[in-house]
Amino acid sequence: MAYTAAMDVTDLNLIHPDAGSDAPRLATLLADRIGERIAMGDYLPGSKLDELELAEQFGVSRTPVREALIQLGTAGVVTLRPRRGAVVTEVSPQRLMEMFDVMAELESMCARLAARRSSAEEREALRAQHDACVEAVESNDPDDYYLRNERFHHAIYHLSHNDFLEEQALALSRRLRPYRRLQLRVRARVTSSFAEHLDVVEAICTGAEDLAAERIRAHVTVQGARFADLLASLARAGQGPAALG
Amino acid sequence: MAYTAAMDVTDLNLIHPDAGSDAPRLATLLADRIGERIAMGDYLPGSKLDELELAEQFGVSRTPVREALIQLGTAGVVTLRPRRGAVVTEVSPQRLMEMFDVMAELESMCARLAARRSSAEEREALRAQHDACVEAVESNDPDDYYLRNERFHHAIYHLSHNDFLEEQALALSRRLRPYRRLQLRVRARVTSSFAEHLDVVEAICTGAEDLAAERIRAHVTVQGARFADLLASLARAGQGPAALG
DNA sequence: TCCGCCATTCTTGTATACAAGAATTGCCTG
DNA sequence: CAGGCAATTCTTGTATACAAGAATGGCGGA
Repeated sequence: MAYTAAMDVTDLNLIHPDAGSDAPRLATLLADRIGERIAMGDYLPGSKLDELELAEQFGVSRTPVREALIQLGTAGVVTLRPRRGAVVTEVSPQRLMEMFDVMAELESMCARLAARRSSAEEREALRAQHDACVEAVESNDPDDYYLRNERFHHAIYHLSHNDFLEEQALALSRRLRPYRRLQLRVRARVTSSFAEHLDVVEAICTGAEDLAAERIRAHVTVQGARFADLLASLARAGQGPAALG
Repeated sequence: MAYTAAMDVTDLNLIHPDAGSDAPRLATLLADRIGERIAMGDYLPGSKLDELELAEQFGVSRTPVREALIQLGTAGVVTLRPRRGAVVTEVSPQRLMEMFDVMAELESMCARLAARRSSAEEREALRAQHDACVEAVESNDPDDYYLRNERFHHAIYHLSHNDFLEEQALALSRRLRPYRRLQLRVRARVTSSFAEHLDVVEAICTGAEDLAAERIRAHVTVQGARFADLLASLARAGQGPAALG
């Protein structure tokens, strides 16, 4: 799964066990679309995904829908309850923090390797990615900033020059996507995020691997006041406590 | 997926998207068994997994076999080539090293958290797990040692008290299982592995988190002479270069 | 003899059928 | 009126059927 600067953001949601995706199975296409709906909040955590209903919506039989749900289930996006159907996985605040901690560790590793391995051209490209965020910051558009921010983070994964690490980081990033977006809705978070990015860029570009690793870890980890912020965002987004499980 | 000391080793290969596994689907059981065969080297990397053949072997229809292969595919154990069948995922030496690097990072995080968070009883239990390996070392039985070694590593994941991290580490451990086994076949590796384990236990039990993290990282990472050893093991196990892809 | 093309066979992908377990509703009882 | 039991309905899990694409083998030509 090679990264390119022109890569469309919609690519980032893909669930692909397939090798060559020229003629993918219906199940894979469906997994992408259902996963997209979940990421966009169309299906809230805990809500049931009815096979027949989805089959009718997409105009296919139950078989590929089932296979799609199994893919999403193995990826952790939905939870398969044997003989009781699939539901969107509910993520407790506790678990969310755990996931962010692991994300921080992976990104930290990426940043360290990026500082150690990236070429001068790659570092310039990274700086360009960062600069591209400035517009979104000035217009204070969290959604636009989220997209550019995402590309920036993914660029760092890529600069690790460890393809497997990049894949793992992308996969986790995908699962955390809805929540990372929420985080940016907190007042002034966009501005502080942007400032933190700059520090990361500086560390990577000067080859300061320890610094780069620590800075991005601090940037990603949900700690202190940011935990309370996240809780508040979750409560608002879920329209009630049920969504938290 | 709660860990218990009495947990049977056969549990360690499970591919479980299911919530409660009291009445699992056939597909999940099949995924476990097929995954076990792959881990044990019954199916070599690159070899094809025929749906009908597997169905007949297990006395079921193609449907649950297909679903099992999809689960294994999403987990990365097999590669699904659309309309061309499933094959055991081929891992190049390059990629294998990348995977071990990520495994080292995750285990390092586990060990650090274990040193920080584990209780006195838990530390005692970990030491007991380590002591249990001594028999296998003395009899120099790599396969037996592998099993106890695996339990030891998984115990550390559990002591991290980060369930998500534990799951991720277990999943990657599963993918690396066949190769970790191979590594132990190298002369004297069992002995050195055991010695390294002891150092890790000491660090965790004294709460030396940095030391614990570094020691287990060094233990897991494939570096220096061990890379050549691994290459040699791969070549022998694969009965030729084709198995490496 | 070797390469390439076509027909055949086989395998996978999707749809449908059927069975078994879960959820629901209504009724009966306390 | 509430709680629990039972029959019904619905959903999932597995098996089978069918169609379309891939692999294979044989034939013909260079």
